[in-house]
Amino acid sequence: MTSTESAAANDTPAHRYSGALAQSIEADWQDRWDAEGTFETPNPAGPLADPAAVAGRPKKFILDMFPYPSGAGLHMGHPLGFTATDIYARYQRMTGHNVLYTMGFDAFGLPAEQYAVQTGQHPAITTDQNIANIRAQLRRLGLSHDPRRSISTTDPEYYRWTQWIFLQVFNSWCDPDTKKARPIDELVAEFDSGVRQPTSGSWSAMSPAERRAELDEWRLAYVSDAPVNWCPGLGTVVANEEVTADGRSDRGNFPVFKRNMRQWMMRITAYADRLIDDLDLLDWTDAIKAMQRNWIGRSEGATVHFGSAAGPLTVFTTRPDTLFGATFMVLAPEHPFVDTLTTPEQAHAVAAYRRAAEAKKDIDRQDDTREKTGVFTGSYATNPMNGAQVPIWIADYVLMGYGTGAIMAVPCGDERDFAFARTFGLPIVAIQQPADRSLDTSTWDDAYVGDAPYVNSSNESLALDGITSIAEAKRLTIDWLVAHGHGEGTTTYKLRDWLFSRQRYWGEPFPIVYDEDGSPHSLPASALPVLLPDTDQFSPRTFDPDDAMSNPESPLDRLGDWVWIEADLGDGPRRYRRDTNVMPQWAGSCWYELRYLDPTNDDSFVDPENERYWMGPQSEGASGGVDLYVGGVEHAVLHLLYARFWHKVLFDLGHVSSCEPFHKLFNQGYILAAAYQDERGMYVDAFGVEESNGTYTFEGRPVTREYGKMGKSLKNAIAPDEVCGQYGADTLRLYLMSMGPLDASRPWESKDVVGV
RNA sequence: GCCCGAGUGGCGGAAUGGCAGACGCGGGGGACUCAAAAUCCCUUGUUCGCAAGGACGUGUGGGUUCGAGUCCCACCUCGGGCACCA
Repeated sequence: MTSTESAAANDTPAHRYSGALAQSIEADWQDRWDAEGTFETPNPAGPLADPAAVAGRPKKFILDMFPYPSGAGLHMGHPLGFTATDIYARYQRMTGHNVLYTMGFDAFGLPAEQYAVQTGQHPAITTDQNIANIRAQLRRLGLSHDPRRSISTTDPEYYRWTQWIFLQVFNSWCDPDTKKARPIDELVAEFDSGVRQPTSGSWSAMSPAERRAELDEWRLAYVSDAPVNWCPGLGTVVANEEVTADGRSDRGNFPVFKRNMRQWMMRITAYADRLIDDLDLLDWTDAIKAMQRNWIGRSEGATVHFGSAAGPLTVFTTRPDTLFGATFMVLAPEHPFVDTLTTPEQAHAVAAYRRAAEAKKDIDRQDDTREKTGVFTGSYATNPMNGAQVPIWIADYVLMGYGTGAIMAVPCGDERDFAFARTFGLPIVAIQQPADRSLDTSTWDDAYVGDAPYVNSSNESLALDGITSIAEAKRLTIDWLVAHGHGEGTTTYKLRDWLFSRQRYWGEPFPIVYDEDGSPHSLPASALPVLLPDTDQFSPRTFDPDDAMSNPESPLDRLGDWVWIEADLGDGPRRYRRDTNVMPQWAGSCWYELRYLDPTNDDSFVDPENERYWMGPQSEGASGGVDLYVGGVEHAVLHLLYARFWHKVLFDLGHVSSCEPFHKLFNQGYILAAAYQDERGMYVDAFGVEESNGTYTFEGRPVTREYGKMGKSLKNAIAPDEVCGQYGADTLRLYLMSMGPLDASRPWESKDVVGV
């Protein structure tokens, strides 16, 4: 009996309701799709090449954010995006396009490792099982993926190239003149020829070790002893992007402490301007672009040097035009000048305040509701504009990590400075004449922020008085500062360099070894992949989550046989110590779209011809990149920022022809889903209505609570002029129904349905 | 507080400044059937009217225009992001 006949025999109303007939028909077709390679996509070059099939067909590269292979399988957010891309991909094929559409797995990371620790099973085993399970689920959904192009970030043949790209980054520097990455050898050549000078000292007089240290200062990937986010509860350091606003870890919700530690960093700040400016080339929503701009946080202003007993005290301000109104200075409690500036009379109070600020660091610092605290150091600074002696205070509303860690306070024009001045009785001098206020600031209720003619703002060589334009006053002030050597125009960013090492097991090892001096050396590309060593001790060292003074300890540290190696890196065989950190989960997802293009290439991470074909700019000045990228908005400042950064480095070094990885981005939003139960089992639907009393109903029945919301129709957002069938809730509803009854024993949690 | 975005039938949602509500869901009526399901046909913004036909309609109030869902100003509501960033 064929499966169609058996399906017909089972064609009872109950079977139809449960979808058994539909599933058996689907299974026949899915077998045939596999057997005939229906969805296999030809490349112009390499092992998957079929130039005749490529010729004359415009290309479309359609991409989903690839899933983490969770043990629970796909969650219901996944089919929302996958369905949309599948429909779009099928439509594009039917209209003559050569469509690249496949699916991979972002499989390194903490959940697999934590599960392994609990069960004693190696994460590679559970990861493989989970991937097999999800592949079966994807197949059952009938998605038209090219199965030959599927990858997993944990496959050594994949992470070999992740390590290779790391080496490209490590062996590069960002030319400050062009803001582009160049090979480190070219920096050496510039030092040799004297075209460029080292940051300190003379290149020709440097020892080999000094030269190595100098070069490390320039690299795009570098080891730094700087304040990082140490999370004892996770046993690892984490990136800024992975710390929540209340100072806890994004994953696990453990306390995070700022500690100076020696860690790998990526110089993403060197790309800050391009990461902002190139957003203009992208077809992304304003919301996501705004999030990236805000995260990068570019502020244009000036640095100004005030005279102080500890030397020039430099501040950053976006309002240099208000310098005449600076009536006091405020330093972050951690500022290095504090010790020198504190007078004996104030020493006790300053020390107490610094201790208190240190103690309340993360969470508490958020909690106190903008009540201004601070302490006078006893010292004064000299305002370069008018020679005024202004008191220097310390306060925790000034952050060491932004600007210079010191501010000039202009209470007449800044709310925070105004509040601080009022709290501590510091002078407030008006430097603008608002139309509706007196110049007597004791009558003011708040700071005045806006255009108004300047007053009290002139000295013997600069006259701002009477000017009404803030922009003009800024320009005149900066010109004056430069002319008199008191400062210059400056741009600062909130973005910090990307902390790139983790003290975990389940990640990509670094292709780096250290010599006896502790200097890092890159391994040659021929040594790749650096395989993650096998062990049964993949559990990280666990700490008391509140023990800020504990020290991270990578599981790889314990593997002595692996850690120490003999190698000849150009100056004879020597003994080296391997780097025992692993890369963060984001590493593998920074370039996976490129590997889909050429998944079996052993000679390079992607053949240039294939990259040009699928990703290359379609017109002069265009960014190039993936034609449609669908995924969750929660990656707006994590994956999407990191991937753009790596892609730009690869672009600068000539490895890719596209300057951006993802040309069009669509965030599918969340599913408004309702799970409900009746005599036939538990079902889920893509509708749900919130009643005014806060309960949820579906078709008049109460349902389990909530589950996000669904944005505008996918149809409209994806391709208003290329509609094939209906997208959105109705289609989604059919797909979700086709998945059959849910496991009623596993209640839906909001995280199951929020985000993809 | 600051920065984005969105408000159109019962629902999802269409509309280069030019017949608002395409397409679909849901609803109503009919065909087929012993009856249902599926399928097909008609109908479906509100309102007045027996009808022909008319009036009113895109969050609110103004404005520009021969003409505004669309452009401008002010406001209201909802959603999202950031939050002592100098």
